[in-house]
Amino acid sequence: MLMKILPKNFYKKDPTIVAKKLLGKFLVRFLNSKTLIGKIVETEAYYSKDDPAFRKDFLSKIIKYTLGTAFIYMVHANWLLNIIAYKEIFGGVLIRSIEPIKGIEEMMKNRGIKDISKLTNGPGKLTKALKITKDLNGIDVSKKGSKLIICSYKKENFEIKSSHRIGVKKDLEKKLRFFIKGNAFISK
DNA sequence: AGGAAGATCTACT
DNA sequence: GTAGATCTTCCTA
Repeated sequence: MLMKILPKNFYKKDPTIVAKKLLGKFLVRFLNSKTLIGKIVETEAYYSKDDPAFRKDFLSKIIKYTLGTAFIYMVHANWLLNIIAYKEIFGGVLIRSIEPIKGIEEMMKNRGIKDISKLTNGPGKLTKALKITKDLNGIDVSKKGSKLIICSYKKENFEIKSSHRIGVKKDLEKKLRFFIKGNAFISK
């Protein structure tokens, strides 16, 4: 497969723009000798300012991260994967679900289930399937050689739908969740 | 020690 | 589809 790593300046934009542009891109995880790949099909944008869903105690942490690095944290017994993105306002993009492309059996093993439709259709599920934990916190997904990278593959045509974010107690008026219309691996 | 957190699973109507 | 229990780490005291 011919894939190109997304460069650092890909993330130097408003998180909403980055969230939309990440749809259809490939999340690649190098695990031991195996390569696990999933296509990003659902994302959410978060801001560190004027965003009620953003946890204030996170700011002191993520401010240390640079563009295009992974910010991973635990919520309700699940690791959630964010990519740092910002232009003027500091923010990030939460990867909510991916479509399994390669290494599917390995993902099933990591998840302990055989049903592919439930393998990676949720933020906590995909981290488990790809064995993403705190160990990878701060990893640079725009750098060659990282154990976790994000690539572009080929151009695809799809329609982007948006909605309010999921699970947040207080959301903004703006719709900050984006997903590929009709994809079977969207979380509920 | 206690509470909170951007979730998931299971078991129902 | 909704409802409720329970999952694990981190922060505050």
